[in-house]
Amino acid sequence: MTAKPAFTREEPDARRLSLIAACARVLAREGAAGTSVRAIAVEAGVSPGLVGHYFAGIDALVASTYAHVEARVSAAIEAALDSAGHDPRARLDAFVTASFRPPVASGELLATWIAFWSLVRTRAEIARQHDQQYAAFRARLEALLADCGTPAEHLRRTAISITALIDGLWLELCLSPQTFAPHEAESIARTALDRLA
Amino acid sequence: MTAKPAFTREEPDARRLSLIAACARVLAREGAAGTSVRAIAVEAGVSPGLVGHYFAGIDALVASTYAHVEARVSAAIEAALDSAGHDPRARLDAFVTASFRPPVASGELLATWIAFWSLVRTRAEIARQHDQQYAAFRARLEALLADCGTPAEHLRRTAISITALIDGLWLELCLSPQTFAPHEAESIARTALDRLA
DNA sequence: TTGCTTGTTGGACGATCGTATAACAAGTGT
DNA sequence: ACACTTGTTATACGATCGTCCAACAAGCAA
Repeated sequence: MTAKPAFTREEPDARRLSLIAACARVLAREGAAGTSVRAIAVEAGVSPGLVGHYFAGIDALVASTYAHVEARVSAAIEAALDSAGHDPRARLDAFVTASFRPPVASGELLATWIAFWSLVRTRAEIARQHDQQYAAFRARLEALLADCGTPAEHLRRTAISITALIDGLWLELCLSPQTFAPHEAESIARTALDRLA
Repeated sequence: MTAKPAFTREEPDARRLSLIAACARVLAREGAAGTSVRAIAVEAGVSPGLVGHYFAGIDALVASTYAHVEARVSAAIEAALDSAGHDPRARLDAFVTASFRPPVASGELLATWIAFWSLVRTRAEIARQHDQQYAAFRARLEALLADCGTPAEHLRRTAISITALIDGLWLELCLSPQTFAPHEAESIARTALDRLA
């Protein structure tokens, strides 16, 4: 008779991912204030000590969670670009509208974003991470705009304004889903895009 | 010989304001994670118990701080409108640009905003407060747009997109002041406004 | 001066926090 | 079958959290 194992030993990367996923779920459910090492451990079904074994602290885990979620968002946008064909304007359109459909537009995602933002101003290395990811997003958008014929000297300013528009709409959509519906945000963004690009 | 008073008794409203101001300073300096009842009491120069005497809890204090800061922002914008004269387009311009000048554009303000946002999704009454203040901001903008001749059927959508643009620019400006300068944000917003309104 | 109201203090309380660590066990190589 | 590595557990620790409350004293009225 073989006793059932007290725990299963996971691949480090898999365990890290499951902790990140648990962190995102706790953030979404309890908010930033209720997100502790213990709550995350319970959510992931592991002991509290394991969190410290994989991450330097709660801030590092939140930063990793943000990076992971941001990667998923980028992947979703990239997938939307792929299915948009080769027309530059259609690709730009897909880039924008993807931000207002699942899995990008999601109140649960917002919790991770806000927890991350709350660390930006007091933690230098997290500020660096934010700058990098914002720069990457804008660079991607600038490339799409360039394909649409936006002159080089307007690239930077146009990309900043469209990024701001997306962020602002996405933020309000996730904060308060009843203010306007996802399809309305998408429609508004498309109209604004026509005039800005 | 009169001993110096152990404490001074303040008008309730004045004391409440000083606690709100202390809360905003702690949020700006320590971030949301480091903002506790005790830290706020030390910052305000009072005993910890006094915070509980004026506010039901930390969440209520953060909500009041947000409401107070938002009122200051509205007042600053209103002042900018007053000094813009009577031309409708100039007033709309003033409304937008005021968002990127002191005291509105400020990294310290952002800390209060983020702390408030982090409560929106888990606290029903705070969600209601957010909806009200967002609606008031948009209504103010809709009135200015109407004066500029924006047709009634486009009022809602135009106001939503301009609000999103302002929020997105303001957020990134406060999060990472080195990405673009305030005057650049202002200039970008003005250009975008020309095309959206 | 005396008494009353109440803003304010300061510490106690239990709960929960993040972190550190010794003991345990699962998986792997020998 | 055995030892070894190390992922994992469980617990303990001190610090800090939010809340509560009895005692104090400032200011006002009589």
